[in-house]
Amino acid sequence: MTLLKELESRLAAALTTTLGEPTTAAVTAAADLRFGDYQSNAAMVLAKQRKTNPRALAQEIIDKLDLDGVATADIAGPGFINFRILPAAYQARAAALVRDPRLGVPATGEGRTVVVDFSAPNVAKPMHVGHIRSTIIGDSLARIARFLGFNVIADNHIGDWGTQFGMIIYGWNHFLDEAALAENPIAELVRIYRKTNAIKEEPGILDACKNELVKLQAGDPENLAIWEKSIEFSKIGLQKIYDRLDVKFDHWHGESFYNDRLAGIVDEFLETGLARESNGAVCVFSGGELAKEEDPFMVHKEDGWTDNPAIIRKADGGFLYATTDLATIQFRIDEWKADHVWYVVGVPQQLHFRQLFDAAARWGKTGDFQHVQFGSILGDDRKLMRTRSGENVGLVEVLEEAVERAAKAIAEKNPDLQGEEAAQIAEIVGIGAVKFAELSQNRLTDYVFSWDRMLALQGDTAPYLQYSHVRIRSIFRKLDAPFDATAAEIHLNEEAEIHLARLLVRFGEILPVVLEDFRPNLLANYVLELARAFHSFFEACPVLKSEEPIRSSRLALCDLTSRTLRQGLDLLGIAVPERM
RNA sequence: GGUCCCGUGGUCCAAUGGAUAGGACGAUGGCCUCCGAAGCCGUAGGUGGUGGUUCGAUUCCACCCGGGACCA
Repeated sequence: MTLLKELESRLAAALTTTLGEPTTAAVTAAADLRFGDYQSNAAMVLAKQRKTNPRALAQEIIDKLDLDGVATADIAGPGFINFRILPAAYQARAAALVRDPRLGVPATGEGRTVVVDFSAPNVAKPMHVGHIRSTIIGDSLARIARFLGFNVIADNHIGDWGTQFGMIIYGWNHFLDEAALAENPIAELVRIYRKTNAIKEEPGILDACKNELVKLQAGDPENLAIWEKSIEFSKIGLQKIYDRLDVKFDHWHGESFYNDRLAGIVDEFLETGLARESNGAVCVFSGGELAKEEDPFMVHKEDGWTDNPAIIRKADGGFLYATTDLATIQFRIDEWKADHVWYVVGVPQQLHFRQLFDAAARWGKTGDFQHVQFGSILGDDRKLMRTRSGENVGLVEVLEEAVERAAKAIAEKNPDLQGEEAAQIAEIVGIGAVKFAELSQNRLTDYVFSWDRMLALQGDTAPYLQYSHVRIRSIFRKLDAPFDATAAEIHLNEEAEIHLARLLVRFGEILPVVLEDFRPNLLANYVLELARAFHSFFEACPVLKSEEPIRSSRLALCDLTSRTLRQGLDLLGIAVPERM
């Protein structure tokens, strides 16, 4: 049990005794260390309900509170109950963590399956910076869920059956350079796509592309062969980027995987009355009893039904994203037995997902569906970056530049590092910087793309965290014999030591909260705080030069810090170099 | 027209309805005969506006101003 949960449980016992009925209340980390380590506003909330004096109620609660040597409690301000953890309790907790491979993290997800749907680029198009958020945030959420004990299925729902194939096939037939294709298949695919896209306004071209698309969808063997090849080449290119980012998927079930299920689903929706025709299109309307009445987004007509349906078959017979996504939900729920499905997709898709989840519920596909949305990356004009706008920056380009800047920094700060080793470190540091820049802020925030922002190496960045880890390991390199942290006793005397322990103990409290609202930035903030606490400790408290038993205690704290930091970074998908 | 999101020091970002709003960059002042200065310790500087709910509002509600998105 985490320290926070223990306080909550002791507080609940006191509340229950005081009020004479089962009562629980939340404890949170104190906003300010001046007030203690943890705090609860239970007395203020309950006093309001009961119309009594909050401070008096707080006193009653504290009188009943059995903290058993873990903490002391007092009342402050309008009726806060503040807890101060005793150093002995931190010592005991830290000592237990030193021996705990899970670093105090509870397995809250055990027995549940979650599908994380992220990245999902269109094939035969270059990935640009706009794809970075879904890929990095999704990967981190998958890693965290896995560590919390969920059975995680990472699924890359690639766009491998979109209308872009009309243009790709047209380009393939008219502009393909066989030699270039053999040389660099992805670049050639992108070239023919762009070339076709550039001339699509010319008379007849768009129709020709549409014609190729129709032939493909009708199963024309020649077009199918072209389609298959371009998918194959694209996947190789994508895989290279994922390898570099250390992002792994369990499946790549793209749109085409569900093609043969779409017609049946539309028929089923029509037969069961879940959908009806409107102007030739098959539509799923939301509203009625299943809709939440207070939700104006889904219900805004007087009769209680939306005039804004999800279309699952167009008047011309074509299927849409909504149709494919319904098939995907069916597969994930029925085949994979998913309890949760998290879609890491941008804010602009909000309406689509609300309609989709609504339709799935009507269909009887029950599960916890979450649209984990994120804000947009904007260009200098504060407009959304789009694939076709010329100024857009390629993802590979960003990674290259990041690694280059990291290499420059290494040459400057640590010229002893040379050759292959320096190159490897530059890769780890550069990629880490990009990932951390993304993960350390609230996912809903829009931001204007900036090289300096995304590739910063100073301040609140991955290199700072990586450097912290390197510094800790460097202490252990100086030891003559291997150090066994599990044999050490923990002694906390200096304020810096206590603060470090305070943060180490919180690792297990932070992670479940990250998944409550899908906010990896909370974990990012935590590791930053931990690294700062370590640096302060390290300045104030000599480790190798101190006397036993303090020396062993501090070494054990260093060991625990390095493991916690490394685990935290790993959950953000950020690697740590040996040296830097 | 309908719906959604966002306005926080010069800049970029944090903050389950809680206390004196945190951090980084930039600016500025210190610290390398002492476990690696990609570091540490200081200083200055902030919630778009008007009301409302509340013991308490950056957070919730209404309207306004400004930026963006989706659907039609």
